[in-house]
Amino acid sequence: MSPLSEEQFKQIRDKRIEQILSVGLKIFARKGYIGTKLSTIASEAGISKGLLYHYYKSKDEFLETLIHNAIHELENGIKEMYQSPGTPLEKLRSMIEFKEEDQLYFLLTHQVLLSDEVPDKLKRIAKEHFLSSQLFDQMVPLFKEGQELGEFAPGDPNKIVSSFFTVLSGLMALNLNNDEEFIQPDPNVLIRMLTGRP
Amino acid sequence: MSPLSEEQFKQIRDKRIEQILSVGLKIFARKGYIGTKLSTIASEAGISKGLLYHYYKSKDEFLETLIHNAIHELENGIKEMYQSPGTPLEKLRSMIEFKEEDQLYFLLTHQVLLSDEVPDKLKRIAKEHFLSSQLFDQMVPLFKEGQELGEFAPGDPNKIVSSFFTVLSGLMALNLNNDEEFIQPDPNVLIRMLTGRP
Amino acid sequence: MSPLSEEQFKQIRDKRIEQILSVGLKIFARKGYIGTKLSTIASEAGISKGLLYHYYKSKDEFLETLIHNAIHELENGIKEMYQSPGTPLEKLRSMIEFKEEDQLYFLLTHQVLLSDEVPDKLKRIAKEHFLSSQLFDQMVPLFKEGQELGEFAPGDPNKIVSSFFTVLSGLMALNLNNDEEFIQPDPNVLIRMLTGRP
Amino acid sequence: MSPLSEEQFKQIRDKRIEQILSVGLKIFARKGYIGTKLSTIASEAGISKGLLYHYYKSKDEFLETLIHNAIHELENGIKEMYQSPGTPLEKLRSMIEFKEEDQLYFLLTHQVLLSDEVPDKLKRIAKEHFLSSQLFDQMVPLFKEGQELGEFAPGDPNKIVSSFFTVLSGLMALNLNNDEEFIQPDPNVLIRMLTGRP
DNA sequence: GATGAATGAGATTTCATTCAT
DNA sequence: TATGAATGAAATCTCATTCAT
Repeated sequence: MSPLSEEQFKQIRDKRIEQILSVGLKIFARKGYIGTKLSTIASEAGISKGLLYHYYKSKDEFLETLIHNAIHELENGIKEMYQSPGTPLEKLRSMIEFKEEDQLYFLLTHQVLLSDEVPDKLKRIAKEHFLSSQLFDQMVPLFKEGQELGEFAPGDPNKIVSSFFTVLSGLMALNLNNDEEFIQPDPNVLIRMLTGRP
Repeated sequence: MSPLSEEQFKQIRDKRIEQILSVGLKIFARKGYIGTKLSTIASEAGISKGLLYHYYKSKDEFLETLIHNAIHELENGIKEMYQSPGTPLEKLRSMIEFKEEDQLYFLLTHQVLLSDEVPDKLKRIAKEHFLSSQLFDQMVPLFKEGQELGEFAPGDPNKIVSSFFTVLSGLMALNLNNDEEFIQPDPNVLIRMLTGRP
Repeated sequence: MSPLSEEQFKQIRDKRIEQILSVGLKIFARKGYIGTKLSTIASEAGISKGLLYHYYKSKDEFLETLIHNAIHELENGIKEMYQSPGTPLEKLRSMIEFKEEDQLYFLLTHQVLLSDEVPDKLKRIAKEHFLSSQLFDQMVPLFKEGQELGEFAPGDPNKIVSSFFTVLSGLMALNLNNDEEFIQPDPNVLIRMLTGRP
Repeated sequence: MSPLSEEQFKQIRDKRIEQILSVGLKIFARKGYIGTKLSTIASEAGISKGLLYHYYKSKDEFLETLIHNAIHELENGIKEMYQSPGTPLEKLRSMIEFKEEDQLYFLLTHQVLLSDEVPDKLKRIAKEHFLSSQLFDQMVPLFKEGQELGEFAPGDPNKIVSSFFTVLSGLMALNLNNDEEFIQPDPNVLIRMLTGRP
């Protein structure tokens, strides 16, 4: 019966924000920047538009937060991958089996970095985050190690990482779009692309 | 003095339509359905919005025409590829080196089929065109042949075609987005994916 | 084989103008001022928009011509009615059996005079034509005569003419709209209204 | 400080909607479907276009609501008329003296059902509402009763109701259009039409 | 914090009108 | 005279954002 403590308020608030961001991620990743309406996010999250604007000054600021989180989570994902036991190939396999939220983060990042419909300002911010996160560069040693072990095919590791990201993004996009009329591609193609083995 | 003949009108019209469609293709393929403003197309094509509506009843009808053309052109592209000399692998290489317009057609088709921001009606139409075009099915024999010749890695040919399209689309999207800060992926990964050879 | 003479040109021209006006009348009377597109008139008349604008400077000028003709034709109709044999009641009956074109003229006039969607300028012009035509005033003596003969019910003849026009217009509008689901009203109600007899 | 309660929001909304519908009714009834600009409604109601679209998805949906209300109100009007004391003739007289809002509802209904400028979809909806409302059929018994009492002239009651509606609509339209230069018709003509008496 | 009413800028669409040939 | 290409103003509609309570 006693009023909620400050701490409890904070918890409620944090939980709600987490909920909003989760819904936002799902929608932005699927529908793209312009296709996403804040009103949709609000109603899917079960709150009012007003409250959304109470937490975030604008659509762009909201997306910026998502981008920030996305890159942060992907960094963590890569760290975990590194720390997991196994050969480089086994480590990479685990990325393909990302849980859904991480797939969405990955898609969001890829989309913001590449899609022409995102405002330049956000693309620039995303690029800075991305570059400073060294998300890309951190992958390179893994590939080198794999090449040294003979697990991976030879070639410029930078280009291979770039290709890996591109293909991974394509696969994840198709994964979301679960249309029965289209045949789902085989994730093993990605592995084959890396290993150069049937 | 004398009025324009029907033939002359047709020429003017055909030229304009070609011009508008070419601009539209470029913009739709890059910016997606919602990201594409008809005013942008009009001004890029150096005409008024009104004229666009003189030729096409709506944004959707315009995109429908583009989709139709896209699938038609891609069908032709595949036919040409089949008729070109060389092994299946050599034939497929030529698809990777599509000229820019064909790349745009490819991207447009992939995007319309898969992106959530395209109106359902158009997606349905695109799907029908795509399925009836047998764009997909026509590729399968080529892969089978390649597998028999030992050029390609084994595996369900349907899944391989699907993967091939996905990856090709990803590569083409990156190709357009010629951002110097990002390393361009290596088109050979696609070949490696197919052949299972380094 | 010899070129058409000036006279023949004039005939072609006149015939075409008559055709255009006839189509325009039909459409304006049915669809109203804003509902009528010049492009519709042109295509229904089998000519180009350009030619329509060659004959008439604007939509309003075109309608003005129609109004002018309408009132002229209605004047003639009333004259004919006067000159036809029979009692005042029998004369009025003939108005109810107007041929279709006259019904359209009647509707057009009524609509332009009363509908709010017609530009003020045109309404003013129509009103002037209408008042100077004495279309209204010419009817009054007929009603007076009918009242004297005991054929018509008593009452202010001006108000009766006004009612007569209103009801006639309503009947004609329903006449055009030949919708099977609605019961067509009985033209005899109009007569009964005038005569005060069952 | 404290947020508005659901109840308060409902009040604001209801008030606004009532206001918008009232303005809309006035304008649609006078100017017809195409003649009515949403910007006019908005500015007459003292609100922004945006707010109109906040409450109604489209011009058509807005008109649909009006039609729905119109038929509902007219049904009530007819019920009241039935329950009012007096002979059938006296009851009908009360319809002629409808208050302004009901006149507008009557005109709106008549117009939507008959005018060619209203989109077919809306006409169909209006027709369904109208037929299922039995607005028409409910009048018939009254006329029969009047005929039995000798108050009304003989004739097919269906056709008489139809005529009654037509003439009533014409009278109401003229009533709105309060143009001093035109003589207003006499509502008694309508009564005379029914009774067949001077 | 929380709501949804309200706005306004900008996108899509329509159509009377002009114009080159 | 005759065409339909082309324009631009104005209408419908969408949605990010603000605001009173």
